[in-house]
Amino acid sequence: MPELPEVETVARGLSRAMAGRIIEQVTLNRPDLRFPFPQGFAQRLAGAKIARMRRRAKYLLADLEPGGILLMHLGMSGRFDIKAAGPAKASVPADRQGATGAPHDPHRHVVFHMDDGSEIAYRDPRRFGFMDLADSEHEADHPRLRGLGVEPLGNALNESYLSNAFRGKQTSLKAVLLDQRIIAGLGNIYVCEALFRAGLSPRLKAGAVARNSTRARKAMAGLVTAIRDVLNEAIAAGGSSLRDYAGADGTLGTFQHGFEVYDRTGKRCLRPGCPGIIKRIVQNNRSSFFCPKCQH
DNA sequence: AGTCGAGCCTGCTGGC
DNA sequence: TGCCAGCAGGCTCGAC
Repeated sequence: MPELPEVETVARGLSRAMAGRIIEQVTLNRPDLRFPFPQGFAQRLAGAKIARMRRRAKYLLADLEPGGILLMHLGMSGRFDIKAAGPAKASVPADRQGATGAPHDPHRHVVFHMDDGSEIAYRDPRRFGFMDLADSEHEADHPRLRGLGVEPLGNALNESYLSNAFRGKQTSLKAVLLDQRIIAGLGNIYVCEALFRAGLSPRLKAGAVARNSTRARKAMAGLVTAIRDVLNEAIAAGGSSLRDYAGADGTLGTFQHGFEVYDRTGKRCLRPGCPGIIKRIVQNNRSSFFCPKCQH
């Protein structure tokens, strides 16, 4: 359930651990995650060098040399555990590791064995994550990447883009902001937080905020700012650590302490002087948290 | 075409 | 204490 700030944090952690190194071997402990691994997945990765690790929306992309892209999505509960190279590893034969007391972890689905002796393991209890391979030259045509909207931290997200995207839509602001075809990378937490900062109700119809009035334009500009601010602050804090999420190096993000509405049902609104109580409603089968007093 | 609900999985929490 | 319903950061598919 990592959203953009968490995926960005993981990408940076994985970059430190994997970029410039060669994958010696890949162990697959099951044939699928959410989807089956592509044909020859492990074989095609073995021997490849990871030139660069980056993020697109909530996807992790590893550029391989001599070619190809390893595409990974963390789903709801995916995370990476990095085990640095160390002398202890070599001294314990593989067939004795069980006897040394290391508990078997049924959720370590994929292990990347790097040429420096380190191991990067992918854990995902709920298995909503997935991995795939893409062609370097046709990245934008990959079924998972094709159709993704703009990056919320890029210049493409601005008032006029959002106005065009929202115009005429009968759907709620909440649903439209979660739509990855419009803005790619926002999830439930940061949409709730951004709407709070912008003072906009999640129940507003998107089309109503895209009208050509001074008030609507001001709301739209405020929303763009709120989205950028909340994401940037979350990235700076290393993401939000809830339940299953941790950064790739095992460190925990701290932005969950900065939530103003998410998971704060029944608590006081944090806006100074506001007597509002945070409310939870369900929209499109997802929880929305907001302050009825200051979000209109 | 746009919108909504169900489903994929496992694990944790809160209420009885 | 124990059990079970409800809920979880995402995404896709099918039905209207």
